[in-house]
Amino acid sequence: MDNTMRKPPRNRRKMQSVTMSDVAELANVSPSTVSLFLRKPEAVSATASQAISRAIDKLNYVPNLMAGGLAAASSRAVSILVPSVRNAFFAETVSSMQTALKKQRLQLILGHTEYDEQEEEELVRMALSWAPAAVVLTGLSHSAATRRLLANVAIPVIEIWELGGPQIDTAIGFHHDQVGVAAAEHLIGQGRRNLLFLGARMHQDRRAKQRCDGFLQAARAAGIAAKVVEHPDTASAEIGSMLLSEALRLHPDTDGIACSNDHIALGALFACERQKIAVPDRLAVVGFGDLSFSAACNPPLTTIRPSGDLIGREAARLIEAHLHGEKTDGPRQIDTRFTLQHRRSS
Amino acid sequence: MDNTMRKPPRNRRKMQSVTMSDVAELANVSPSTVSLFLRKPEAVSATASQAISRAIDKLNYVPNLMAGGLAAASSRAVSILVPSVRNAFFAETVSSMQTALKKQRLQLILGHTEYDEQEEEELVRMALSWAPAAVVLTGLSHSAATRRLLANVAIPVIEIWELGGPQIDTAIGFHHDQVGVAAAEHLIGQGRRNLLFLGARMHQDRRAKQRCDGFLQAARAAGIAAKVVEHPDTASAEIGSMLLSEALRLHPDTDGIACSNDHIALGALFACERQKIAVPDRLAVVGFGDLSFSAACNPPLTTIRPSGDLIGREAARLIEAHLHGEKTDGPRQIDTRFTLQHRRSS
DNA sequence: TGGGTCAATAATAGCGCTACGATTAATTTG
DNA sequence: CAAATTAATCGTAGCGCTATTATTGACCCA
Repeated sequence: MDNTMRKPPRNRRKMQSVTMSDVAELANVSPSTVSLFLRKPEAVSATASQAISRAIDKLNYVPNLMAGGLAAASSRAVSILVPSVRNAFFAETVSSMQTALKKQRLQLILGHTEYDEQEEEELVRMALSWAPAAVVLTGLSHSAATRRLLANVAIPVIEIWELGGPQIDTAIGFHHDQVGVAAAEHLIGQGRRNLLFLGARMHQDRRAKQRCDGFLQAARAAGIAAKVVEHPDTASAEIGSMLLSEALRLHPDTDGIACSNDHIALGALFACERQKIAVPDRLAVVGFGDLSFSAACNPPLTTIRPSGDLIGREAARLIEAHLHGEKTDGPRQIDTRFTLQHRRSS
Repeated sequence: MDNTMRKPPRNRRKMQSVTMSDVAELANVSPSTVSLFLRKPEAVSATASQAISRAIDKLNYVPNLMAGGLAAASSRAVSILVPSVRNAFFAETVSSMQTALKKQRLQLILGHTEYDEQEEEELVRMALSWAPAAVVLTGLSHSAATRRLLANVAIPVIEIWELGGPQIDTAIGFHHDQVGVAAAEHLIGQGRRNLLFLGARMHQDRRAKQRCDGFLQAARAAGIAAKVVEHPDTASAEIGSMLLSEALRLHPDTDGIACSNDHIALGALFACERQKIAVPDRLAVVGFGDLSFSAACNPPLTTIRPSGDLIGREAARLIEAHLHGEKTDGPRQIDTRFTLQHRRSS
């Protein structure tokens, strides 16, 4: 008996059922070749390719992205941080982005900032620990620490849904103040002179505030002192109804209103109907968002339609380009614009 | 000069700026202790803890979750697959789940199946390659391969938003046919006898179909042959309006309708208003979803409210429990119920 | 006072994969 | 026909971390 150098029992580790080596063994090639096949199939001979894919099928092999990401120092994840996916605007962007990224086999890691910069900072930290292929944030306003965290990363940092402020890397969106301007100019063009803005949650939602500011400014430029009536909570039809009633109580001669979004506008229309206020004869209403109900309501709502899914697609396109090694030449800005849908409410 | 054994220059690798070893060095402890501190702070002495957290702050250290996940054979990611986050129901669940999981420092990886089992299968495969802490799917109907992929994983597999079929592991949701039953019984209780169901996308949305079926069955049980009018596209107010017009053309004596969801119901209300059909006097309307506008419209909509955010919270709770080592004793089922909100439309 | 216990820390051995250079085989060309 | 090129494949050395075992020192009590 050789009790010389008796080794203690090896310590056990957790493991994955089927690894790349298993595939390699079954396919009679080296693990390197399997890896190469998975990453650049065109660099592997037809015979080897065939053997490998057969082995993969047979073993039901699922590659371990953690191991791959660790070795390659970057993962196939894209982190996207939005205020909330409950908000139809961001849901649209997230959805279109996920669809576009799927083709690149990139996965979306989702985070909700709830309009809180502190929360966002924490989420950015968590996001970065995945070594993502890109980070997507909402808006241009972030904490100093967030900015610092993202300043020197080698991956694309994309800020969406806002344009017109200092940006970290690339921004994709539009100018919200211009939305307000467009709404005001439209109402003025329709002959309205007593303008009012109905806003929700504007202390938190910077972009709603910008739309409001643009509206006021354009009115002022036309010699009109537009009013504002607002509510601190999240936009909803219910709040829209309340706001409209309050607005008409405070400013009974109002003849044109713009709303921070279509939920508010819808609520305003409901209130008008209940109070027998003729829209648009007595009061013109303009919304923002062109949500699913906006063309169907009574009367159909004039609204400004942002391009939420274009934003997502453009972001995905940029990320893809970066992945394929295209140069990102300094801070870029993509204006996805918006369009005014003129319907019968104005 | 020792030119014996001249080594070729080591090949360079990509890297992370600050690693755990850097922290350990600065804090004058071993990397093991830093790792321990990060995972079980209570097992590390106060002095060491202090030194380590100081070092982490100073270096702005962000742990690499890929490395951690690889070593631990499981990641801090939870994969959630829903038809689409554009759908307010799933947005709600995703949102509440993300909020709950955030406390456990778990991240959500999102995928959209678009009601396609093949797509779902591919997404499950991608999801598993992250070695997630749990997988959440929508509904109980999946491809055979999906089922096979998930059958033997050691993590929780949670199916949400549907109950009443064969489940993989745990299901959290409610019985959609019971929703249909509740709607029918409510309308019958209100004295309606000429019932009709307005449905959208029912060939793809199994759960909408189940609600419809439950409705028809309950009507039949009461001796009523309820009608169905449907549209293949995604539910929207516009389609709701169209469907209502068509329904009344085909079945002019209808006096009670249930809708596959509140978008459809809202559109139906809009159409009624335009066509001067008195709701509820001439026609009672019941929706499903209790969406943000449902209490505010004219008349306020009677609807069945599912518990989308409870589903998300329960799922998060289960995942958390599993993470803390609690036993999952066989297939489980959590019925989150629904409630009928009786408002003036019926 | 000496073994036993416990708390705190450290050393070790991978997790599964990719990147890089090295090797071999196949093909071209002066 | 040898040298040079190209195509295909392989071997090696980690990526940054965790889990496990080993080690250290402090404290206890008979």
